[in-house]
Amino acid sequence: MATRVDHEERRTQIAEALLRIADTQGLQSASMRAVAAEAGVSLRLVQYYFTTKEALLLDALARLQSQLQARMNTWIGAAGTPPTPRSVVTAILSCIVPTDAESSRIARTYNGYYTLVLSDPDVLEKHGAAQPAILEGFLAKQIRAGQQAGDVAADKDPELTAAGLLAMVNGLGSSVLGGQRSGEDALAILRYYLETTLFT
Amino acid sequence: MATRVDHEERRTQIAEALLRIADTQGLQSASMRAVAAEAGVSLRLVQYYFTTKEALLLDALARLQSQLQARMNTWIGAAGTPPTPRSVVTAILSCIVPTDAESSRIARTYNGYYTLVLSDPDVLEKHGAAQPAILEGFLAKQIRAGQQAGDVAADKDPELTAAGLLAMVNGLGSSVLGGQRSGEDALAILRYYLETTLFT
DNA sequence: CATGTCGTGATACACATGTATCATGACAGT
DNA sequence: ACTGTCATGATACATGTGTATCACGACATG
Repeated sequence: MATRVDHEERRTQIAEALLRIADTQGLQSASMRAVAAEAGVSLRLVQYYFTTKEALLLDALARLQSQLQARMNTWIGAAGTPPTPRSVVTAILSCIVPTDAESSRIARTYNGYYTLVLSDPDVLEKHGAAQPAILEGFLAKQIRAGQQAGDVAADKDPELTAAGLLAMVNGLGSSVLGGQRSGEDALAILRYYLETTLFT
Repeated sequence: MATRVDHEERRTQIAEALLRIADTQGLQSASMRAVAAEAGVSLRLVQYYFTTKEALLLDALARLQSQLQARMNTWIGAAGTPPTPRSVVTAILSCIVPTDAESSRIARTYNGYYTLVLSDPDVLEKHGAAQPAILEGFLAKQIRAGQQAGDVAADKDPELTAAGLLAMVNGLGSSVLGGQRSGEDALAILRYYLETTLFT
């Protein structure tokens, strides 16, 4: 029954099953057995292709990061050609807010991983995890470019502003996931801030 | 061995043990047995005074909310006499950011409950949970008062501004707990926003 | 003094979890 | 054709979980 098989394909199938469970039932419900069932394979196969649960979680996290990266690139591209600093900043921040199914899924799942890291900080180290800092730096650079282009108020500190805005979209995302407000409301709050305090 | 006993005292002792575990090891580690051990009582007693784990969690959450409320009142009082809208707004937002042991504890534990609610939204309903909305309304009212006092730029929308700022301190708190930056850095970012975009 | 309720302990139950072990069929290389 | 590695299944094991049950001593109330 078992010929040679494409390992990467199987790993993708299983990791995607985990991400699907993390979206619909939360990351804490993603047990090895649940992932196996969702992927339509036996428990043994999940072990076979990932050995340990931690390995599976880390692999799925890497895929999640790729997906967010791809989403950001798409949104930046769709925000206008050629992209201006202003449109890029708006796109980056907007595409994080959970307004559609994909962003909700990503936000939910990231939150699960965040909780995981809080309870076991070692996981973070086994993973090139400086990602939020990188994003923050990129955003700061865009803000600085916006200042030179005259789109952004010149007296703003790019680093502090970038950090504050990213924290805000993070917090807005949490409030949406928690059911406190809709994604559209969150987006309106973000846009209001950008228009009244950042852009000229 | 067992005389009549003060139920409320025992319940406090046990609920505080849960909050202590939630702080040091995360809410997901607060099993009935762990709470019993931390409180120095037997597993049976935890069941006796709280019947079910959900009841224990809800009771501890109510206590946590009281503690945050008390902290806010203290900070508001310490921010200046008489309190001005400006000092109240600053105090409310600042006291949420995890800069000392108590705020870190509260932020960590609230985050645990947040995760809990995400995975099981029913718990939220068994609990008068409109608390974040109330806080937001109060903050908006203070901002409006600040506008009338001339402390706050008159063209700001109080509701949108309050929502954005609360989301930001939330996000800043997450980044501090996640080890991305220090509490002081987070506070500096908040203060920068208040000075440059809110207060006149 | 009797009796029933209160406070407490020990322990059992049923279940879920991550991981490990054993077995077995299929195919590749010699 | 033989042999060993690959892919897969079934199942076992140890542990942790929330909850339930049984037992028993202490005290208040009649």
